[in-house]
Amino acid sequence: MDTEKYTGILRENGIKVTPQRLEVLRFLDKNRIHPTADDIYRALKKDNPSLSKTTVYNVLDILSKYGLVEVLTISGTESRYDYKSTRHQHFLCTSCGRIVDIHIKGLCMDCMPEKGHKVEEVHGYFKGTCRDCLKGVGG
Amino acid sequence: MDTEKYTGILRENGIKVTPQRLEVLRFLDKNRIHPTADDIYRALKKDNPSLSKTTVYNVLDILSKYGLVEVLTISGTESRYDYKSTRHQHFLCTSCGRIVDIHIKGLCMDCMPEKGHKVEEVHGYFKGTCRDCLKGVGG
DNA sequence: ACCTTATCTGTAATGATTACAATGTAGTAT
DNA sequence: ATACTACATTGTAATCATTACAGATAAGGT
Repeated sequence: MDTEKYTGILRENGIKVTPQRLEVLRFLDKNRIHPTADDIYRALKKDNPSLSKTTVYNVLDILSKYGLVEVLTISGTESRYDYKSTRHQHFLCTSCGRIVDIHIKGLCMDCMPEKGHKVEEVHGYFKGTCRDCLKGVGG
Repeated sequence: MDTEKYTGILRENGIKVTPQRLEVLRFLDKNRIHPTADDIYRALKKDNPSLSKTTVYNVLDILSKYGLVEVLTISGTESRYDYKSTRHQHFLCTSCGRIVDIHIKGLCMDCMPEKGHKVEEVHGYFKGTCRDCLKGVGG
């Protein structure tokens, strides 16, 4: 189940390999749905009933510290997590609550170092109504 | 104390005028520091000891619904509020925790309607180390 | 001044996240 | 293989922002 892939990613970053870390990383890679910590917890608990929610938070914390996952705070009430791959931006549908990926070419990041601040992360957050909700398909 | 200004703004938007709404709106206009709800509550409670924090939340809720204030979720743990004036972006210093305004000209917003989504809000969120912290001045 | 309706207040509940102490586990040296 | 050490995991309890709710209060129209 691709275990070598995720083992390699963790090792390359100097993160000790544990089954829980592998599972969280694999879940985020396979499910690009910007899940909450609780989403991840409930999904992984099916195959690992002894999993603790604290562990999920701990794992997400270390993965984000090493830049393997991105923490999204777009929705306000809870954090969402995203496997970090190619650069993309996020769009929150205020109707169905989903976050969808969008790709913007015009977003110029290199005009950044304004006023001497050192920019380490760039997030483009957009809100509105997604295509499906506009069509009346709903969430 | 500029009461007419804020009374006018509320009236123009069809929002019933109350002392609490005037105070919150005035505070946000005069203090462009992206305060939390609790910051606002503590500041206004000095002159109005009977103020309730629920009222602060209610007022912020209605002001944001009418587009008079912007809700920032950049810092994750708590919402921050910003008087809505000229378009600008936000930069969170991960060292001192402050949010500072930045102005980006290259940020192309009109290349937006991608894949049929209807974009209603655009937020540019940037993280890094602010000028003061880089200089060792600290927060 | 009265009435209706919306607002304000304070307390209690909720829900996400964090703190912490005890248990378990991986890797290493003996 | 055994013991050691350090770190990870677990579960419970605490924290903190936010929301729900019910009673008191105030605003605008008659």
